[in-house]
Amino acid sequence: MAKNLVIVESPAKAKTIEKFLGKDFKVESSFGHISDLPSKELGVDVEGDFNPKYEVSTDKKAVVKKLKDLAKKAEMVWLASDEDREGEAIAWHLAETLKLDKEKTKRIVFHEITKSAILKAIENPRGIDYDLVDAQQARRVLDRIVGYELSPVLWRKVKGGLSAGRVQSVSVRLIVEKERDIQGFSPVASYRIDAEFSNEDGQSFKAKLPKNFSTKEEAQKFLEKNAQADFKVADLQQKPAKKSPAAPFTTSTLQQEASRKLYFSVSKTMTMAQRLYEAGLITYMRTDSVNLSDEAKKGAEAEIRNAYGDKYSKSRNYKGKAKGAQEAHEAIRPTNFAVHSVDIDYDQARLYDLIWKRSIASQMSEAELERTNVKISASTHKETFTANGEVITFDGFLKVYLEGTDDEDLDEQDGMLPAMKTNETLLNSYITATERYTRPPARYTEASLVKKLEELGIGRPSTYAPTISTIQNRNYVEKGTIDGEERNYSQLKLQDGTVNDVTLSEKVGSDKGKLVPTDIGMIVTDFLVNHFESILDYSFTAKVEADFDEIAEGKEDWKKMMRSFYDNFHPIVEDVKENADRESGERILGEDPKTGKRVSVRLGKFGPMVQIGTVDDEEKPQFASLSPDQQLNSITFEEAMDLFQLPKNLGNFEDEEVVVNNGRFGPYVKFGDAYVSLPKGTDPLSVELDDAIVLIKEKQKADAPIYMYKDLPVQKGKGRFGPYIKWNNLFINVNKKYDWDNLTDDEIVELIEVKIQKEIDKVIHNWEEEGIRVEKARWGRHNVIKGKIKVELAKTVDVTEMTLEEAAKLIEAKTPKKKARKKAAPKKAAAKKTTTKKTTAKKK
DNA sequence: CAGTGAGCGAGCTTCCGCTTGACTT
Repeated sequence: MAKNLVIVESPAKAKTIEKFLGKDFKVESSFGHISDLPSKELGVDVEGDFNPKYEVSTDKKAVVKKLKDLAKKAEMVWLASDEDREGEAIAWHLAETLKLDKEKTKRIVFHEITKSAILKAIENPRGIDYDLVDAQQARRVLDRIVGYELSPVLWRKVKGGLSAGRVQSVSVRLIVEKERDIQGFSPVASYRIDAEFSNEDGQSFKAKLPKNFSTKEEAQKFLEKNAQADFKVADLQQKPAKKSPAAPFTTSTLQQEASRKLYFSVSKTMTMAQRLYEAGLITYMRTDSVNLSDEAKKGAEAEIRNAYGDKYSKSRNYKGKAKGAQEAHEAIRPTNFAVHSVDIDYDQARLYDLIWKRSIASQMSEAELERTNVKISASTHKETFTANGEVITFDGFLKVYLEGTDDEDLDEQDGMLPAMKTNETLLNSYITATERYTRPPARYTEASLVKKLEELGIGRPSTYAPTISTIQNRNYVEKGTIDGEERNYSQLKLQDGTVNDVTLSEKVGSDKGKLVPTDIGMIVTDFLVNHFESILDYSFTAKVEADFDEIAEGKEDWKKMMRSFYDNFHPIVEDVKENADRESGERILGEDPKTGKRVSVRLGKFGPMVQIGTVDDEEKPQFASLSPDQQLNSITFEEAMDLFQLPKNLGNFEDEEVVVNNGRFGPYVKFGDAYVSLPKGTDPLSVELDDAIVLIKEKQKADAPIYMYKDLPVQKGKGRFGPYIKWNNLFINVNKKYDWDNLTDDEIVELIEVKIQKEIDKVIHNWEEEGIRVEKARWGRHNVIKGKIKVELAKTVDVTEMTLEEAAKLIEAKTPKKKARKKAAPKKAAAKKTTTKKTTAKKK
């Protein structure tokens, strides 16, 4: 038995450290936090002294049990979680939960996973820093209070199931305000002047005028002035310049670069990085530090000298400037610089390549450039043209890597200019005046939102990716596709002494995959900004972070801070709950020509809707849902009225009615009992019977059984998780090993039989008569299942001895106790309701 | 999966950060 137990946060880290420490040390992982506030209640004593109620998280019970056993046997327990607020709290929760003996417990910290750093840490243990722990408790409790007090206000005043929080609500606000900036933007046109000249040797180059002309007339006049002009080099300046490499990657900059260069989503970047980390190829991927260990710098230097030569090497230190950075780790870098590339999964390899290059470049010398600025004067007017050239005289770090940019307006790269002398006569080949429009602000991408959040100090490396998923899952924001519009612009061209006018066209405003707010996102943001301005303030996090820092330094008591925050915040919550109007995004569009009743749109219980009439009318109002691609704030009266034509009966096909309608998942055609989705964005009113029949036939063909197995049909399709085959309600994913388009009968049988065996292996108990069974489930847990009802058990529950009575009891407890509400609503409806509920819950 | 929408009112929803990994259609 090892004498020492070391506890770190991540299992991959545990593995590495164990190698450094030898056989007297056993290194285990806590898998992050082990305790947290309960999810079903506030869990904070707001009346009293804000005492938090901590519980061991259900999925950590087994971990805690294991660590407890090991700790009992060890002579010394070393708490080695990260040296930041959260890490300190983890160490504290471990000490409390495992009931560690103070004499036998030591707290150690290190910022890099190197042998020397670990050994040094072991020699310099300390106790738990309770000030830092308190700072974490303040952070945790504040987030809980904000989230769990604001969300219910939204349920009452906007719509059920919504959520608000310090991070997510501000993220959505950023996107909403950006969208409004874009909507409110009106482009201004002006004329940009470009020219081409050639020197006495006949070598040509491009130049431009530093100013634009606001009208076509002025531009025309200017071009005409140049028709008879002589041109010469009025001024020529050459100066050396330097470019320095960017700092090594943090989580945020890695996400941005992977988005710009590899087109990865933020979550894809993190998944790929996690794999590389687990394979021991890179350092920890959730970090806000740009620091490299001495060992890493030496490794990079050796590799640079070896691969590129001594003059390419330059040791550099980088300073972090991110707000609220806690720097518990190194920057993201390869663990071994000698590994230039890795032969694994394609995307992992590409991400590794990016990390390797960025890290290596960060330790390389500057690139040296020669910049040339030329001013060109004309004999007939005072304006001067300019031409800029750039020549790389020593490539330095550029040999390896250049950081990408988000700037869309970037001029084409300055290239080389031909040799020229001051006063040299130049020949003009042409001058153009092109109508250019100012551009609206750019919408956020996932990665540029992360960048903005980091600048504001909002969120942490471990939460950037989840936050972006949350605001999309909550339907506040979506990745939109916006079709651009054609726009004409004119271009005047002076050539051979005459000015010609042409009209050209360009596509503007198209955007793909950018973050766009939904109706709900806008309504919720408006509501929160109106009533909780201080929480939605972009500097709210920065302000409370300053308080947390005071607490961490021991200068402020965390409970006092919470009291002053809460006494301010809570009365506002109560007041808004009581007095604020509902926020429904209502717009009145006009009057129904038939009845004269009011036509309005608003957010209803089930989403955006249009209604004719009001509740005060004698007759019940008519309702219709907006289609998924329509917005409350932009729908027109005509579009709204059209929605009442649905569902529309198109006629009959094979003796069945064909009906077109908008559903929860977009427009669809119903044919008998079968549903066929229409392509996204289709206007259901434009669909004719013939179109529908084509679609129905296609669908029938696609659904046609490809094989019969045990007298049951086998179908194939492509779902969210790739190609699959379906048999007897079993979905079987078909991986790349198989040719899904041309599956042979043998392969189909093989796939089905393997799946059946898997299903059988899952079952631990099966009481067929009662229809209750116990199955293996995710994360080493088990489920008790009866029909649609599923009870997920904690990891620690041993099910091998479970009896039917126990299982039935569990099912009983979970069975919805529904009173028979109305005679008209039979059991079927109730059953249906639970199913819908389940599927929506699963989706989240 | 493809309905509904007010009102009875019960019973549900929710946060941010630290981890990993089995599972969706």
